[in-house]
Amino acid sequence: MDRRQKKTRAAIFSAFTSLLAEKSYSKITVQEIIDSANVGRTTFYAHFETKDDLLKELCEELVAHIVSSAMDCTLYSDGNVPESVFCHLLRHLRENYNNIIGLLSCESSEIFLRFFKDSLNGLVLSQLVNQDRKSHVDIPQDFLINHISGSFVEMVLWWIKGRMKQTPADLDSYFRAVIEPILSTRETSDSA
Amino acid sequence: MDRRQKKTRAAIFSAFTSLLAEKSYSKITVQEIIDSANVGRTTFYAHFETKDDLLKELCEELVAHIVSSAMDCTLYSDGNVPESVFCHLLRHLRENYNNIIGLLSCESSEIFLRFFKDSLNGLVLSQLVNQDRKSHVDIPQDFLINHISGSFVEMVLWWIKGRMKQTPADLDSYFRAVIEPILSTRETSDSA
DNA sequence: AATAAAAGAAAACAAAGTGTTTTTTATCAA
DNA sequence: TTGATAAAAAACACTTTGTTTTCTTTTATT
Repeated sequence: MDRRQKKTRAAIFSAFTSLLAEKSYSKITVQEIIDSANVGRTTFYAHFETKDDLLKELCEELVAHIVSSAMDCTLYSDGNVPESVFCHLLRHLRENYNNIIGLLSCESSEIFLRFFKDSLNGLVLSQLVNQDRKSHVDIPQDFLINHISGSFVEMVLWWIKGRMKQTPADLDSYFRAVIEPILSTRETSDSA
Repeated sequence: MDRRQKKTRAAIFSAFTSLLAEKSYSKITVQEIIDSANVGRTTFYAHFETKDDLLKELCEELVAHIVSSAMDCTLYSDGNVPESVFCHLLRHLRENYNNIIGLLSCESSEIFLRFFKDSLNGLVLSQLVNQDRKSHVDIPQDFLINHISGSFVEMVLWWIKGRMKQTPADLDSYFRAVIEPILSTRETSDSA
């Protein structure tokens, strides 16, 4: 890819991210983005079909970055429980806060977190399989996966809205406290 | 309120709801709403400041209806556990499906469910207090409340996206299975 | 350094949508 | 009936979008 293209793309992403920190997605215009990024109108539309497309690509890039890093970290997991992954995700979210502050502010966070949850489903599934958890007798596996990634995302939303007062480690321990009791209530056939 | 006003307001709500069943909120124009509702442009703006305002009012009306009905039902709760309330909410959601099908479809469901979650927080809090649950030693109460209403909302989202295959009773039992273990892990001082 | 190819800038454009104003007509409640 | 209120219709200024055209700059390659 051409240097100019990379520069333009980065400038647009950066401008967009800054704008998202100020106002909600729906109130941002393409004009504001290109003014802030210092690129021409034609240039913007050469890179992105629409504003929606820009948002989608930004979300995908960020989520891929965060989740893939968490995926890697599960490789090291020495038979340990999944808390490491969740803590890892939280730390990553906080570290990248400055980059993604916009997406994590007000209304717009919903959009990002929806992408995030979709990626999380895969991560949670692999965690469950990795740990060889017997699936709960009464609860369908897809319900369980949705419950775990769904409540993780809701926790992140709550965390952000509360201005991230808790540390990732605190949150991780709370989260484990509400999730592990369900996982340990497994089929009694092998624990008796 | 004038009969004409009531009629107009109802026509706009109805048209808007139908349109939401077809396409996402952001793609609906005021022109489409007034064409579908058979009201003049001026009339629309006499009733609602903007399209966002219309959405907000619709969400508020629906959520108030559903949640207040659940609030009432807790009055009868004869010392029983909160499952009755959640099951009640689920049944209500399904019964009103035809009225609110639009808000519960695709992207737009997010918007509705965010309103829903806010109202739910109050309901969950009153449930916890009602039941006189000792608060968990390790988990802050607001974390717990957010976890419960958050995962309820995520469950509803999952339910809707999966075309509501499960019965409210099924879902209620799954939900209790993932929530009650947390609540029963209460302060050991009074169970020992 | 010279050059062809690619990328970007600037300006103008049609089309669509928003929210307001003005005028006229219909409906309500008393 | 009558004054007051609500709604309709049409025109409006304005904003935003996405495209087109023309021209300039930057890049990689020779």
